[in-house]
Amino acid sequence: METVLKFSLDATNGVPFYKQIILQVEMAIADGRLTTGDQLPTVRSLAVDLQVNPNTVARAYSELEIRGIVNTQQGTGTFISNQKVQISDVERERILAEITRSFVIHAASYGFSLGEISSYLSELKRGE
Amino acid sequence: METVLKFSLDATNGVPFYKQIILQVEMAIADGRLTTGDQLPTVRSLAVDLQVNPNTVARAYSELEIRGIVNTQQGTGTFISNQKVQISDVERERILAEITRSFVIHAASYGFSLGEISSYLSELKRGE
DNA sequence: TATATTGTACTAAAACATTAGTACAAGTAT
DNA sequence: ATACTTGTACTAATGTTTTAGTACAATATA
Repeated sequence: METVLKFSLDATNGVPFYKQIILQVEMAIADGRLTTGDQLPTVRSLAVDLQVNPNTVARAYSELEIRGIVNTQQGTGTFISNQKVQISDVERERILAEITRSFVIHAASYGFSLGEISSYLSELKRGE
Repeated sequence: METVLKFSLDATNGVPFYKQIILQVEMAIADGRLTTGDQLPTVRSLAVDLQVNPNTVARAYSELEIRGIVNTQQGTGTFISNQKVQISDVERERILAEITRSFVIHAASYGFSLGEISSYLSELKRGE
C-alpha cells in the first residue's frame, strides 16, 4: 500500500501526538490528498513510521471514526468514509449553532457586538 | 453589596469550576446584567456561596483580569472594567482577529466552510 | 494604629490526559 | 486449518490540570 500522505510529529509544540495525526488526516481530506475510500496507513505501520506506540495511532483513528471521518475493518484496515452520510443536516445545524453560540458569548465578553462579529466574518469571507 | 448575578456550578458536566465562573461572568456582560463598574462578589463570598476553595474563584477572576474584562483592587474587590478605554482600537482588532481565527478553525474541523459560518452569523444578526 | 476587608502565594492531593508495554481478538488469504 | 494481517483491550507510567488547605500580603476604614 502506498500512501500519498506523509505524516510527521512534532514533540515540541505541546500538541498530543494523536491530535497531530487527526489534524493531518483532516487537512489531507480538506485539500483533496485523501478522499472517500482511500486507505490510511495501518495502525502498526504508522506507529513504526512515527516511532510511537500502536495505541497512539489507534486512538487517533478511533476518534476519527467516532466523528464519522473514517471507518475501520479489523483485519483489513482503516479507510476514509463518505462524509456526506455521516451526520444529518439537523445534527450539523445543531453543532454549528452550539459552537457559534459559545464563540459569540466569548467575543461579547471582550466587548464585541454581534453586528461587529458578523461584519468581520463577512469581510474574512470576502477576502478569501 | 448586592449582586444581580446568581452563580451556580454543575459538577457533573466536566467543565472546570473556574471556567464555569468565567463563562457566567461573560454571559452576564453579554446580555447586560453586568456592566462597567459593577462589582463582582468577593473571592471569599463567592467561594462560600459556591462551596469551593477561594483559589478557584481567584483563578477565574485572574483569567478575567488577564483578558482585561475585570480589574481587581486588593482590599476593595473585583470590578467589571471599562473595556473601551483600556485597549486601543488596534489591539481590539487584533483580539477579534485572534478569537475569530480560532473559532473558524474549530468550525472547519467539523466541516463548516467560512462561507457557511459567515452566513450563519449574518442570519443570527438579522434575527436579533 | 488597629482591625476587618480584600486578593494572593505556596503546597499538596486528586483527577484526568497522554503515551507506552504487552497481549489479545477479529478478519484475510493461502 | 494455518499463518499473516489488521485493529483492540488492559495495565501502568508519566505529566498536566484542577481543586483544596492554609497562611500571607495589601488595602480600606475607623
